[in-house]
Amino acid sequence: MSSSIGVEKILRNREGGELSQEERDVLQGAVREIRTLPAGHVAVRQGERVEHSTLLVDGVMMRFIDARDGRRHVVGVHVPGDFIDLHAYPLKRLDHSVGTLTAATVAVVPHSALERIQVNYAHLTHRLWFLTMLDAAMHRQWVYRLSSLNALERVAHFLCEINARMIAIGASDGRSCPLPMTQLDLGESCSLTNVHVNRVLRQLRERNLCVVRGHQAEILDLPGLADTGQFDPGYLYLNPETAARAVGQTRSQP
Amino acid sequence: MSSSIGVEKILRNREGGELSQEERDVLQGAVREIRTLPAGHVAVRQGERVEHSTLLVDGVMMRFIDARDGRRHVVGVHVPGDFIDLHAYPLKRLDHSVGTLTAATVAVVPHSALERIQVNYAHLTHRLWFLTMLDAAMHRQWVYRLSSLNALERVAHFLCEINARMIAIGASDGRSCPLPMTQLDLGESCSLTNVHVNRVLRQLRERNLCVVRGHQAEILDLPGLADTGQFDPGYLYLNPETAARAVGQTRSQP
DNA sequence: CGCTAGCTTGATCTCACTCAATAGCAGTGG
DNA sequence: CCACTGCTATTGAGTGAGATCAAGCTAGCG
Repeated sequence: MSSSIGVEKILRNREGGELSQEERDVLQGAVREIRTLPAGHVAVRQGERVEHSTLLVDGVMMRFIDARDGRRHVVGVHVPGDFIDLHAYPLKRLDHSVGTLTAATVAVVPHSALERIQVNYAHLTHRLWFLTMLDAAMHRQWVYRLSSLNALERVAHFLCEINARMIAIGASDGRSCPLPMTQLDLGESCSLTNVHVNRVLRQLRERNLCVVRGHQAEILDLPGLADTGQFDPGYLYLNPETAARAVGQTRSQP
Repeated sequence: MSSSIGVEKILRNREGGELSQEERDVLQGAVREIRTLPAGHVAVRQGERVEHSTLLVDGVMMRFIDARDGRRHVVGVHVPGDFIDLHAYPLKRLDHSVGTLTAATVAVVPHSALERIQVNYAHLTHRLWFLTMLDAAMHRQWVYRLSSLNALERVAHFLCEINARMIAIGASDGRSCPLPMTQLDLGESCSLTNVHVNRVLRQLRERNLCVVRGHQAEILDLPGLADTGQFDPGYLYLNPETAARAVGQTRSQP
């Protein structure tokens, strides 16, 4: 089996330290299968019972809830290293759907293997629990974002979050960040229409904060963008150095 | 020590079954201290490191995030039986504040005791993890509520959620539900101004769905209210009978 | 009895939505 | 090679839900 299945990105640059080599090996051993999914694919449908959880190795995925009027509302976005539906291990049934934005590679971990981990590896279990709590913290920030911020601020905040998470896994250098989603997807994530997302992106461009083009975000002024989005990366529980990079500071303030 | 410290309400009427008597005893034994808090008290401040978690025994509490403009945004509400900040056990530092709405009684559980539970009681640990995932599921629904629903629907949805959770712990009969919060608090929970909450409550009254008065919600038409709020209790992971009661059905549909 | 917190109602304003039209661009097939 | 199709991006004009501002009202309480 390959030694590089995405396990190495788990918890990278987070508070509380990295996993030990043994723990990574244990996780790796828990993987039953590697699967590739096409873009726009629904992996788990709302209400489904599942007996395994999915670790995202490559690509971008999201969680969404379908509204009565047929609209889709994104409640979370996932980047490589995220254990997307680890919460299905305690929950067993999902209250939302999970799908791909891009083509994706995932590692499938059966819950039976997680049970064995839970019995035998207390620290690893504690860190996996932490992982699921990271998602909850992001959910809370999304609630806050929707409650408190206007359209421009919301998009800025969203871009800062994605960029911070991409920095943590080494996929962004803080100036150029992958953003493999359409303006419609962006709207579904920030609760805006695609039309308004377009206007907001123009504003960000005009203010020399950020240029979104193709599937890439060019961040011209990260401190400015973070300020616009009132972005404080505390909720991502990054280690101090990474948190500083996430708001465009190379050195911490005195 | 008293045998009734709120432990008996934990996970009551949820999917996955009740805790065993032994598990309840173990949890009870983990309680270091019972504390009473006045209304309007901030128990944990955003960013604080904590070494213990808090089980709500009596009263109503909430989690909130302070915005730059000084406004407060509620990201979660808690009723007795909720292990409010159990997520602090893996996270150690909270990304939001926790406070009381009413006077409250809480049981304090040190993380060292939770560590012992995690090593020795796999099933109980799994259920505690489940408990934290319930909060995450509620967060997701709040994101959805803010994204998808208008003011009337949002308030209706919120009332249905509180009512369902009160039903689960035996504090509501489905027609009369405690709602110990002002219209301002309600607004901070649904992202509306107190003025608009007031107008919305009038509409609910005029439609004979619900009358909110004092610190009590009189629900006149629970199926109607649930329909208005597009409320589907699936995300609360209640057992089937309780879920049916939460939307005003005494019998399940064929 | 006066004070304060919470509730109620009215008038006006604004941000983001809706509807609509156009342009660009990739893929597909004749 | 071009016509055709479908998806994404862009811009304009009009609309509306909920915010804001302002003023009374009510009730509990020292």
